[in-house]
Amino acid sequence: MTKPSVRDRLTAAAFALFDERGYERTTVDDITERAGLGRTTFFRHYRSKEDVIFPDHDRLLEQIGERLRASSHSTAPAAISDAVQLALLHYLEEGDLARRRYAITSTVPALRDREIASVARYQRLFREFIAGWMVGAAEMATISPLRAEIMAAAVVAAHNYVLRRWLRGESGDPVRELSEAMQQVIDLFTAAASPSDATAGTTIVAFRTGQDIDALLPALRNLVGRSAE
Amino acid sequence: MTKPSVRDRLTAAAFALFDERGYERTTVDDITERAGLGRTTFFRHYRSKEDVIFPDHDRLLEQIGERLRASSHSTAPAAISDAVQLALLHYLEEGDLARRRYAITSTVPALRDREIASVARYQRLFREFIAGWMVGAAEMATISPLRAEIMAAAVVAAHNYVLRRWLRGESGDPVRELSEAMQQVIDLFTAAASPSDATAGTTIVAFRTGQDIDALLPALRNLVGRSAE
DNA sequence: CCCTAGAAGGGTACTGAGTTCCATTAGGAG
DNA sequence: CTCCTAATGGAACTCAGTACCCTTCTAGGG
Repeated sequence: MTKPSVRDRLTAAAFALFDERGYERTTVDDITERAGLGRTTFFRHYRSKEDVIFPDHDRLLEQIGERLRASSHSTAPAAISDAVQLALLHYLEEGDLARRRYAITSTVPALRDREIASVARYQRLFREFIAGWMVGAAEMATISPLRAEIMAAAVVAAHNYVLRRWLRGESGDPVRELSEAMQQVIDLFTAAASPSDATAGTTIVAFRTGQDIDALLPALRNLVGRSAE
Repeated sequence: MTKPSVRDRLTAAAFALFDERGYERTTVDDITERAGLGRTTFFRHYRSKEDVIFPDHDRLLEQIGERLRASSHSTAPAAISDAVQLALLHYLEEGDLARRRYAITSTVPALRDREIASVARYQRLFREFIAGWMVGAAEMATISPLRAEIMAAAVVAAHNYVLRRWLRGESGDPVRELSEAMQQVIDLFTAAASPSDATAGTTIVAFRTGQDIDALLPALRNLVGRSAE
């Protein structure tokens, strides 16, 4: 059993104290004292007290950026789903730690804000990727900046929805939920881009009738009226 | 000319100093000294140094909440557009002040994060409204939580896009741009909810032909292929 | 084996935000 | 005039974060 690293001793002490007294009632001095380390050491390993809770957020951000940049040659929706899944998996691997963090951030406004801010950074990555994407084989239009903005927002909203469900223990198979959610987002945008496109290809309805158009109208109305969700 | 209120003297001093030396190089003591007031007074009017820059954000948040709650009987998309416009108009009325704030928040990370956090609070309002909305005449399905999440994200993304354009001086008619952007968002979701619905009503294509279906296929393919954006 | 350079931890003192508590003053009601 | 209240001012405190310097341990070259 090797000695745990200084960094790990700090996080362990911090989380233990946060659980005991809450985040705000715990000072950095408390943490370093419990860890048996000096105050200076703390700030050498973490830029701030908040950083103990969000340890390698920066690294994840970079990974996602790389993933997006790397897969820009493949089809764009797949690249997005891929990168989003990378993010989700990161949290899943953290397991219990991610849930403890969630418990803390949920109750401390300052941390909540900080988390939101970092989500915005992910959103920015996606926005830039979407805005700059030269669409693949099927589509060919350049995405308008507004559309890219909206789509990026939708993507991270879907991710966060699934992630939060898992963090609250409401999801048994988050990876599957995420891919479904992402499919929903992609459908939303590809469907709107070319109205005759449906989920997995092209839907064509052809019919032939001898009836007069006026005679058909009631039936058509009925059809349209029932087509929700 | 009546004496400006204490609050206004503080904001004026603060913004002047932020312009001169930047936000981080200005201390609260600097501000109160310039305003000719005591330090305690500052914190009685503003919870924090950041609050000087975001003065009545809370009030706007409440207004939007009320607007949404009030108009929940009318058609939902209209209520959303209405509330979003309320937010935009709030900034437009601030005029130059809003732009100065933008200049400051753009360069100071801490303020940027704070702004993002308050945007998230708007998004939450919209999400709750959308999730709880019993759809009006046309649609009748209850919105899934995920869908509400995504839609709320799209709504505020559209708003922020237009707002930021205006703040940067890139938009001559932001109100118009906003309503167009909102229309785009609403189309996105209503179109996806009922595939045969188009922008402004119902699109029905009826045709009759004596040709064999195989003979039609090339023409149909051609049609679909050209239908981007 | 010694010497040295550099990395890693530790300590002290400072700045500045935000809080607490108490004193002061101004203005209005009685 | 007095009492009450609301608003301002001020002193002292806590704590996060920074700057600077010191100690220790270790690796590697001589």
